[in-house]
Amino acid sequence: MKLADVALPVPVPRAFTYEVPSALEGVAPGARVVCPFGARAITGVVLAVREGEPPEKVRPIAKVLPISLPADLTSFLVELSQYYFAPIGEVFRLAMPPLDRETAESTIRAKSDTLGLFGDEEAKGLSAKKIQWAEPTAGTEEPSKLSAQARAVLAHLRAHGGYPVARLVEKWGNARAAIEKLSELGLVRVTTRDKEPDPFFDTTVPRDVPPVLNPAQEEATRAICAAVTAGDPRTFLLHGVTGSGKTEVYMRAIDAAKARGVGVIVLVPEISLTPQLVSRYRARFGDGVCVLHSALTARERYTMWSRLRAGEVDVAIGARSALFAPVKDLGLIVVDEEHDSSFKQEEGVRYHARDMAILRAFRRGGVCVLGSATPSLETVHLARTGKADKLVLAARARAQEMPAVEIVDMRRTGAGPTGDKKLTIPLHRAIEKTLEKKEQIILFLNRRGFSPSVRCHACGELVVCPNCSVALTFHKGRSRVVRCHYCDHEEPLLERCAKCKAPALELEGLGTEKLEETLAAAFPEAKVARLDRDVASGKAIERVIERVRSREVDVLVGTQMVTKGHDLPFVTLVGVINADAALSIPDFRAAERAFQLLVQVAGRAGRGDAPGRVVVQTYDPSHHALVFALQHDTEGFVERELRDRRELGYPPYSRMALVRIDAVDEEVAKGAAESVAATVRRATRGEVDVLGPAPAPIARVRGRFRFRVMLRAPDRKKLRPGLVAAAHVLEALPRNVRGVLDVDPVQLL
DNA sequence: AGCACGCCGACT
DNA sequence: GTCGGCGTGCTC
Repeated sequence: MKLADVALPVPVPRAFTYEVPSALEGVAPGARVVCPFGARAITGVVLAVREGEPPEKVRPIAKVLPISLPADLTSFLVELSQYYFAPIGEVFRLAMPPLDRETAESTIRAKSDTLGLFGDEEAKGLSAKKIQWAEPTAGTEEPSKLSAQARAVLAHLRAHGGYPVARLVEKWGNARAAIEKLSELGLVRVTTRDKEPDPFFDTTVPRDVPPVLNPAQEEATRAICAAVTAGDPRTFLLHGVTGSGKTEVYMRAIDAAKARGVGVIVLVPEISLTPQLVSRYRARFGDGVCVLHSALTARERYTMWSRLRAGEVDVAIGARSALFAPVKDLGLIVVDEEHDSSFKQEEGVRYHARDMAILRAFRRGGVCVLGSATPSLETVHLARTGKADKLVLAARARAQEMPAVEIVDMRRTGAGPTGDKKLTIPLHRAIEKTLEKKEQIILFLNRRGFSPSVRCHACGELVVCPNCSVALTFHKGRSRVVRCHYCDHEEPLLERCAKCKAPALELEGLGTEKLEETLAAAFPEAKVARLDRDVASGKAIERVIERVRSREVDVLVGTQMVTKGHDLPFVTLVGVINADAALSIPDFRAAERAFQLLVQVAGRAGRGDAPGRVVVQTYDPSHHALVFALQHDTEGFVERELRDRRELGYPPYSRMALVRIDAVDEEVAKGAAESVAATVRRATRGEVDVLGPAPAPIARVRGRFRFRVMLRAPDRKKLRPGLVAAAHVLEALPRNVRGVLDVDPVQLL
């Protein structure tokens, strides 16, 4: 009997075996097939076709769908699944176009009647210019018995002020039922609206004229293009400071790929996928690029997918998941800002898009270009061990000077005129001077909200989250609430301490909201704006940035978000309020991340004609991350940090994996973690370092206790038996315990 | 992940 | 008396 192994999008670790009916003889690996599965039918991908004895239970494939996955993509996904010990079907799901659900269902059984509220609008909605729009009403009385899903949908709608129904359905599956229920209760209203145009598709972008390359760009371009043209599967590290013209080098490499007739993937960090960035590529390549972004509808996504597959479009740009674009004859992958942590997926299949980009390109005989101003130590190590070729763009393309960086020692420096110790005299003066010159300022502070914690000064009790072991952050905003940054729990700020009843609750610490307020009071003539997750939901980010660019705003206060990408030529002062926050994180990569952050932030200052200035406030001015950042000495930092890593046996001089275990019951979680650790120890007999189990740094999140077990070995080969053993235990975990295996973890918390 | 089957509360 | 909640168990 002819059998096919099929990867199905279910979290079961192995593939399923189906019969290939004689009518479907032609199926080959990569084919997308509809398969009966229990009571339903789902779409999967054929991994292998073979002749063999039928297993005791086998059902026939129902249908073969028209467009298959490219062969190189199929084998790459199998390899990725093996590398990360991720269920094969979950991995294939990453690379599948949407719309398969509908296809599958309509194939097997006649489509059941859709809900009256929407009728067949759904089908039309995918391509028509009108969309179903759900928005919360003014109604607030929430019935206590609402399904978890309805509650989630409602919270989402309230957070966003409204949302396309189709998008909700993609997110929750039966959001439709929830919306109908909510609309019956009068909590949600559904209307028909015009679909908004794709912000990344602007047909009016004029074509640009490729600029003349400077010598460094010329040299880098020559090396990369030679490899692309020759089909030499090499990896390049393109090390160039902010403004040194890396994008131009990428575009020349894309030219070379196009000339050779091979496809290209460009991966960019999440936040840098902006209309500005995309329009640069459009100006050069016109409609020859397709932008894969999260705001696409299912139909649009499918269209792009099939056009890439057919080779009608040969360049795909997107955030990490664009790595799985079905580009035809892939010949080049560019990973811009390769050190960026958004390339690591932190849920589901925990892959690292940069590492896998190297693999996918290599297997396909293609070139991989990793670009950064502050390369990750992993990538630097690749270059040093001859696995990547290093190319350097030293100068800024437009020859500006690097900004002057000053460090303010907060132990020796008093509060400025505002009286807030977090706004020292030197920084305050620098702000004054910059405002006088009518130039702009960015202040970076990595804490949202008004005050990071609230404490009772009578009994010392901290206001903490009921679900998580963290302090609640006070948000002034409109609502004066304390909120948990881990589970979004929210409660009103009480007048009295919940424990001792004393009216002695005090706000502690400084968040972006408070900094904004303090600055506005101290510099009444200046316009202050804030950029963090609380103000910024997608479009709002762009609006704030646009106001800064148009110089409507003088001072921008914000979190991580302010550090990336945006070219703001009139910003000449950048202040880092508290550099220690990044340094004190209990993670071996803390120094690396702090250094990268400081260099990124400094890169925001002085990109126009005026020279930039950076003021960094810290209690630990001698920390090597600060000292090397001060001198713009990336080489020096890398040297020092690599030495530390080698001494301590951390990556890139070792390989690690993290097993995370959580459960509602603390003892249950701890017990499971202990059994993981014991099993791995037994299976590896000292070949693998097993650290833990230890409670996670934040011991409880969303009502679940969390434990970790760390595995470490000198190299991947030695680590592997540990991974096998750990994956084995995790598979057999009881239902009330959740466990995940994170190979090459980035986020250790 | 879905989806079915299977046991205990508030409604026509 | 049923409709329906979500607890386990399986899907080639």
